Amino acid sequence: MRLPAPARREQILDVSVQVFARRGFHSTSMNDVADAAGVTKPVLYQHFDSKQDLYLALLDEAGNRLRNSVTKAVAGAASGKEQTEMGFKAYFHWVAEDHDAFLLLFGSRASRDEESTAAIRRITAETAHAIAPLIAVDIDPEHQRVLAQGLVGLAEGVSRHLVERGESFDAEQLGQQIADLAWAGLRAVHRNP
Amino acid sequence: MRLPAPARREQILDVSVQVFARRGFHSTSMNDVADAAGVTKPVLYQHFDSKQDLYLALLDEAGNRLRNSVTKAVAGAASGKEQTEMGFKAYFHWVAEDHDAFLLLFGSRASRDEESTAAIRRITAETAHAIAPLIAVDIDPEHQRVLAQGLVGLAEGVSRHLVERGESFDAEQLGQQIADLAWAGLRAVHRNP
DNA sequence: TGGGGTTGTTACCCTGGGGTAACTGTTATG
DNA sequence: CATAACAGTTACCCCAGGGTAACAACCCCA
Repeated sequence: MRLPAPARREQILDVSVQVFARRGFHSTSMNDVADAAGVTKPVLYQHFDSKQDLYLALLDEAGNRLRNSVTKAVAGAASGKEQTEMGFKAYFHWVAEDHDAFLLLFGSRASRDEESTAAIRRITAETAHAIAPLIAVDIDPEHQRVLAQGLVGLAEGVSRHLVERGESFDAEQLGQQIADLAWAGLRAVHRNP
Repeated sequence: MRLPAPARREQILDVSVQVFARRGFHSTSMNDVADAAGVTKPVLYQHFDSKQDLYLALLDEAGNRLRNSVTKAVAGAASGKEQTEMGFKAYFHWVAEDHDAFLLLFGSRASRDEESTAAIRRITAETAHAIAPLIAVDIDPEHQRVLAQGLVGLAEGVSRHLVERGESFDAEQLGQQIADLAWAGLRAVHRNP
């Protein structure tokens, strides 16, 4: 089945995010990707320079979707407490919906050579950056960053636990609970500097 | 320089934990390990059946050290609050001291094929298990597990942030702060079931 | 001092898999 | 239709790197 170039490119991206998410970068050969796309290897190389290139494109797209949804959610809330809630809920909604993307970025099978690591780190850092304002201003900025990173890890840990076991969950409710935990925790840290 | 078998084995383990921690599983060849140990490849295969086998041995050792220190710390504390503090402090002490082991298990370059993933997951699960009792008993057990996993993720996220940037930190102080956050957070979750 | 066990080396095999050259259909347009 | 531009395939190259067979040095003990 023949496809025009841009459509094929999209299809390859769609298919390969699934394949890479499930089997990991190194266990997935370009032939695997090609097979999954119902096509042969050279076609892949018409659209992407290398395996790396394809993989990085995937990471980039996934990262954007994550960043967008969290940033948007936090921006649409007024109080710090509400921001926390909206942020976590958005995160868990993204995990629930963009399942494969989550595994690609944070699943235990994620690749992580020099470049991919950098890409993923950038995404985590951006997410942490979006969360940083939640944290009381009168704390040492470096320490703020550490806490933000911790909250991201919190959400990540919970998600990985659930996703890798294939358990479904209610993003709204889970987000509320984790946000409660985070918010109360942050206020406590604030009180004991 | 010749060594008796058990000593050589130890030396290989010592050296390879560093190499794997820095460059990751896939980017490290057995020749790299051999070079780092000042020896040639076949020697490695006298002590380990395969690359996998060596790597799993490393994961296992690292995991044991982590589990031991956390479990011991938690066991030596009375109140829930104190357990939380001791637990997190122990975790961060381990990170600070057993630097390479942390990267091996949780660094972004960790390998993660079928078996390694399982090994690492087991360790995380065990750590979460050690933490679970901290969480109020009147919560749905499944939910308890999720929270425990989240706390592990919290510590992991903070540590990764610090370690991968090569920043040094005061384990005692950091542990105290994160424990404050976690403890206050847990009590909040408890109040809103 | 010489032979058996032990430690180590050299030199190789061999497969997986990333990447490509050269060719074959297929669609659009004058 | 003819032909160019495009989509796709077959068949291959090639090498990194895991793993091993065969050989060499060394050490200990009778």
